Amino acid sequence: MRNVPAKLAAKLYGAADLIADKGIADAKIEEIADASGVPIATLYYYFRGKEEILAFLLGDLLESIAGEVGAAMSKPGTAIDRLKWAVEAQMRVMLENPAACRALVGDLGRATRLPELATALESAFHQPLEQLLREGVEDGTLRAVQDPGKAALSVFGTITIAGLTGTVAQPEHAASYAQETVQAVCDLLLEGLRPRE
Amino acid sequence: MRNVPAKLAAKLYGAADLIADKGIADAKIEEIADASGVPIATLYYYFRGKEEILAFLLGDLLESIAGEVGAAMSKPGTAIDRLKWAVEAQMRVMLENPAACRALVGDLGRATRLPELATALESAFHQPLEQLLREGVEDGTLRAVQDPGKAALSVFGTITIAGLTGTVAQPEHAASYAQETVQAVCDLLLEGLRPRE
Amino acid sequence: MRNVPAKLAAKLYGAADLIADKGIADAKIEEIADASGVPIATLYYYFRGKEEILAFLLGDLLESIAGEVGAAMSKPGTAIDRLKWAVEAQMRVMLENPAACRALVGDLGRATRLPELATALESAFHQPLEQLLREGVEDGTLRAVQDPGKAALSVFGTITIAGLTGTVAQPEHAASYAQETVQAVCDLLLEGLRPRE
Amino acid sequence: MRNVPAKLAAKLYGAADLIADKGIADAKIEEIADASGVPIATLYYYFRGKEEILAFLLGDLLESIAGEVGAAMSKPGTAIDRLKWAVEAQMRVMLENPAACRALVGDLGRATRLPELATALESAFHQPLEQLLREGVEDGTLRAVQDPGKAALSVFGTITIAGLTGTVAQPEHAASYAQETVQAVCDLLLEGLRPRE
DNA sequence: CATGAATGAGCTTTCATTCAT
DNA sequence: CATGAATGAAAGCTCATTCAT
Repeated sequence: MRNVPAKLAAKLYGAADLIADKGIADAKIEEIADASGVPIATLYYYFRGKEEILAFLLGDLLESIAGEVGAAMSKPGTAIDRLKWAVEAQMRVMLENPAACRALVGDLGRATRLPELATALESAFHQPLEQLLREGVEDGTLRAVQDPGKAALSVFGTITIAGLTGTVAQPEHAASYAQETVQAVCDLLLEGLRPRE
Repeated sequence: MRNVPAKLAAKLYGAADLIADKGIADAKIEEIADASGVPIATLYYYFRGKEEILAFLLGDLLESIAGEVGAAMSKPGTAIDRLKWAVEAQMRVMLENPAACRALVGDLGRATRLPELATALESAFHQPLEQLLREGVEDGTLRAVQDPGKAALSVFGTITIAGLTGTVAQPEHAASYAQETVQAVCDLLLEGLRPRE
Repeated sequence: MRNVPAKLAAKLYGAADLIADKGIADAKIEEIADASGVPIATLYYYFRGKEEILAFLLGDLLESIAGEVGAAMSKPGTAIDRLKWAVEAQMRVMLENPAACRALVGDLGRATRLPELATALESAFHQPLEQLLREGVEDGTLRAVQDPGKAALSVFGTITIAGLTGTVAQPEHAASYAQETVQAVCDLLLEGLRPRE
Repeated sequence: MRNVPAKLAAKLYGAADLIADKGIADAKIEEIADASGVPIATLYYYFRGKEEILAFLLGDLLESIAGEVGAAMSKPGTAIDRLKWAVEAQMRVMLENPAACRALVGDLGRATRLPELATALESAFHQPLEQLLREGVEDGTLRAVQDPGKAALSVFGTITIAGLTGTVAQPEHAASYAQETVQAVCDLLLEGLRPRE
């Protein structure tokens, strides 16, 4: 993959929706060219093939999510606050990049085929999250769960499906949807479903 | 789509793994034929094309999940118990049908099949779950959350991603994985992350 | 080809239009089955294959044309009268069987592939016509042309294209069209285009 | 259909015989590729499918016939002379392009392409011919027939079937056949079959 | 005698990719 | 550096045909 000029990258986002809707396998290179306005041959000048285009788009997304989530988690504050901020950050990035986000989820189940994807997810989400859960126990703002790894996965799953549903369902009310959903998710994850006496 | 004989349906499951691994777009019809033992021409006698084969498999899966989850929720017991059973049921069915399940998630963000899929998911999971949350408030075993719809979605998302991760990661230790994960998920969802005094 | 029951033959005519429009190669056996109301497998019970169905329909048509034209030529009268009757007869049969007729012409150019067709045409039209031209010279009602074979062919061609145009263009005014066309054709063929002083 | 380069068009004529012999439906695309020396994928780069290839060849033929016939009719001379020249011209072009010509006739009765074909034929043959017949009346070299339209059609039919028969039957003696047939056809059409006293 | 179900064989078409310009 | 033109290599799909009932 050659160094992708910013102008080209910008055009490529125009094809993200297409790829998200049809999946990379069903999105024909000609369609990607049409949707992005970049000639086929030019795509091949910069990328090795279709897969690399997807990789570029997803990589971009993951980097930006990881960056934002990481930043949210690193801000000074109690673990519980930082968890909320992280949830907000992930939800925000997802709703800001609905297409790439859907493309990402579309390939979640095929993570086997995309080891890099699995690795990237691991370091972008799970590890920071797990770390945060541990820190929450230390500072006393979070409860000690038995299996922090699975808990981190659950938190990720909750936000991901909620975010995905948002990107699919209500593109126009993204802002309010995000806020409400973040609130509901945080409430559920923090307080649980069992009544507190 | 012609009426699919049971014998044929049974054979088709033999191709579910293939479809889940490669995605329907990358699974060649010849491979599906080989994996299932059904001649290509016979596949086309019963189905309009590759997509319809996937639709059939997914429809079948959703029905079976909905059935099991519904049964779990309908058993006599407190809402909190029935919620646990429902979580267990969904997890069990997912791990029993890992391939179809991964294919299903692969389609979650796709626009193509979204309408039907969304509807099917809605009635198979969200509605019963929401109903259950409400009943839990009545019988006092569950807390009243502000937005039961979003809570139901979150619960679904938690289990789904956890289940999906299980199907991808550890096909051989499915049983113990399921148990542990169900426990972790239930613990998280019921008790929440904030410490109880 | 088994002995074709009248009832089946009658149904088959329902597919003649289809065959005429698309040609036998493009008319799928399933379409022929649908158009005629005869199940595919039943067609194969009576015929060896698609080609034989076409052969049956064309054979039927040619027999009936040959019969009518032959009858017209055999009636007592001068050669010039019998020629007119023959022209009328061919035109009539063509307009009565427009579909089969178009199918026939559609395969005229591939007569090489259908030797029987060429032979049948030869004996149904050319030979009687040539004979008639000769008899006209004898009874003094027709002029002696240099090459009676080519003249016979020309007469056949004139009627055939005129008839074909009729079947294609104006199915509803067949009757009047036939009459006018027969008149015009006879006038042209008998009187020629050069002025008689 | 993309703009077809002359070089490609030239190669395509190499497949005309094949198409004429088997009909477009029976001519496999691979055979067309072999016969023309143009790779299959290249054919599909320029044409939408097999049918479009045929359409291109027929369109080309009709244009060339129309051009030659038009030129023959436009030469200075009496109407009767120009009619002879036109007959000669059509016969010549048909025998020069026997393959495309047979393909053309094979399509005469087909509904599929009829509208365009009918229109093309109308302007290429019928109209000029009808005009010629009228001019013949004016300059006194042709007789006034009652229905010039039908007469023009008849003339066209006579030449067409005669030409077609020639292309099918005797490809090797084309030259002499053409001469004899033109003579016979002109003789018949001009003098008629009824004896002149 | 008639037919629904099933399939082998092969076709058309697609599409990612290359390369001369 | 960017791209229109061209193509090799599959792949999806069709369809005539068969046969058990």
